[in-house]
Amino acid sequence: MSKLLVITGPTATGKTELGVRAALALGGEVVSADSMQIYRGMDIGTAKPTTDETRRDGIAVPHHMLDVAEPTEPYSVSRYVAEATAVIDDITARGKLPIVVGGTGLYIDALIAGRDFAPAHDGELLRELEARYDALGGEALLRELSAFDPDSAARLHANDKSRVIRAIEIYRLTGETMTRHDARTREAPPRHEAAILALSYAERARLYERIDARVDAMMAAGLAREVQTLLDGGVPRGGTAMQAIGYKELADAINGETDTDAAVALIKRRSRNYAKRQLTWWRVKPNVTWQLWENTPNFDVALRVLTEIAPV
RNA sequence: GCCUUUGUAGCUCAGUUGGUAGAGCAGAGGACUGAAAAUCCUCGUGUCGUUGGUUCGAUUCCGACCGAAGGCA
Repeated sequence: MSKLLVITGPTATGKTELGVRAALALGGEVVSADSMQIYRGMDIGTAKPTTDETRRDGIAVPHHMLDVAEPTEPYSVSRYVAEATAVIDDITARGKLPIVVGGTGLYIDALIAGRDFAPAHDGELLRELEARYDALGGEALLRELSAFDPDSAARLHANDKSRVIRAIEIYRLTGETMTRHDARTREAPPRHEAAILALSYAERARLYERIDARVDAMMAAGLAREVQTLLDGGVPRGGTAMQAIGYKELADAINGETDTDAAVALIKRRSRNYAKRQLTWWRVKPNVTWQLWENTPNFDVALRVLTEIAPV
């Protein structure tokens, strides 16, 4: 069980810079945990660390798990866990401290946990279940599910299409219910000993201001052009990469379905909504240390906290 | 200046043939294990512009006043 440090929290709270400083101070390397920064060509809208930002005082801090997939391909948690685990093992073997930096809570949890995933989607079965869901409705599928997995059926809401379908799919694919699978894999020991620092602002309004300002900065930096390039490159609008906030809205604008001003307003709103979900994810977890900024990030303070909680 | 329309939740608006009101969005809280920047759940009291009048009772009807939009001069 190797040791690692996690720096997380909602968007626009200073994770990137703190990660670089921590890596230099503690002899570490950064492992990104961001479901959209993994895609090549998606830089501005994902606030991907630039080469400028990854170096400090002339020293470059290695960053891993950036640009590891094409925006034309789907990506998933399980692939992230497999690839990031290999990276972390390598960093640890070289005697460095892996510092996981990112805002995708599921990826971080899954990375630390050490659980196995049920088999991947089967295209044909998935299409069949989706068609049934659309035709019969969620309640009907939930009743089907309750025949073999009543616990999952009770836990899930009929409107939560993807989870209802996934629960049925797991059973059909493996003969084991999602409930059984969850219980069994939960017993696996965690893969890593992690100290988690979550960043945010003391005032919610402050956080939202920073997010709005960041969206404006992204537009000024040419986000629309970046989206255009992706579309020109054949990135499908319904794909995983184009689910990213900032990209799907501008793709709609480029396509003439809305205007740019409306798209920008929507990007801001969704970024704020997303930040709130990120807060919820971490707030309910035990063993998370919070660093709340007043007006601007104070990296010296955060570094001190990190040093205290870092596993030795 | 006159005429018309309008003033209800942070915003956009419903509505009450007179018994103090409800949607969407925003916002808040939560869920989450192969799409997660995704997906989903829960939460709606606000001087119904102000002020008089009619009425057992007015946000609803009538008058005046104030604000907004449009039109005529």
